[in-house]
Amino acid sequence: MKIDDAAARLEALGNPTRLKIYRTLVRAGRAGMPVGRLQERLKIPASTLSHHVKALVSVGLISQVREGTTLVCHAEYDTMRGLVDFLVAECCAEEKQCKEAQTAA
Amino acid sequence: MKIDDAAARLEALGNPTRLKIYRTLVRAGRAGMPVGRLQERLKIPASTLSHHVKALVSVGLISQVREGTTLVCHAEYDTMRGLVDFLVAECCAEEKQCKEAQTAA
DNA sequence: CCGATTATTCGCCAATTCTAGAAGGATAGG
DNA sequence: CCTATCCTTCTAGAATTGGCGAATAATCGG
Repeated sequence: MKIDDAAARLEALGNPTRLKIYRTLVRAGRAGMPVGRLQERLKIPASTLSHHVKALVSVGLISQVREGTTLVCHAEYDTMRGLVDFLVAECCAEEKQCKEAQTAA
Repeated sequence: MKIDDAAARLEALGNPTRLKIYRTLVRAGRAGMPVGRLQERLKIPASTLSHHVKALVSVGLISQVREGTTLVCHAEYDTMRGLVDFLVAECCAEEKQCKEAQTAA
């Protein structure tokens, strides 16, 4: 992953509201969750939520699939895995300080 | 790690300049690197650099130790490890999709 | 104490972000 | 076609962020 892509994804997750959205979607698992249900769960105005969801989609951390009138959001696990791998690689470059994490990379 | 702390750290890393600063410090290893050397490496005005370094220090991702007139910066590996652990935990909650990463947590 | 070196803080501006109400587009049922 | 539902886009204002020159602080050698 390029450093600018990593930065963009970190920035997307670096907002408490968006991080909560993402976490909720991860916990929803493969089934995903419609925007409307995210809204009742997180108590966020629709326009604000849509704004944040769009930001997460634009960096590839989540995706959306339409089902009738509802838009179901899914966490994109591969993207997150790539991001974690990037952090682990940065964290452990040259010096082997993050041994536990390194075994994962 | 609390979700707001994680968000603050992700936000700190979510700026290309700051991510480069952090990466440079990680690669400098335990010896760390003075602010001045970061400046020549990254070609950033001193005031801008100091601004970003302060942001990274404030969330605990790096620390500074004075040595005479120079301030040596060090990556705080434990903080990064905690952040990666948080992401892995979020990423793999409920569904076991991030198996490689999970083995690290 | 003085000057040199190193880094931070101040002040300012442009640009972006966050938030959210209001309006608009997409889809389905009747 | 009309209406309801669901979500996005538009619009706008407050707040924050990023960037950087200039001024200020901290430290050391002499």
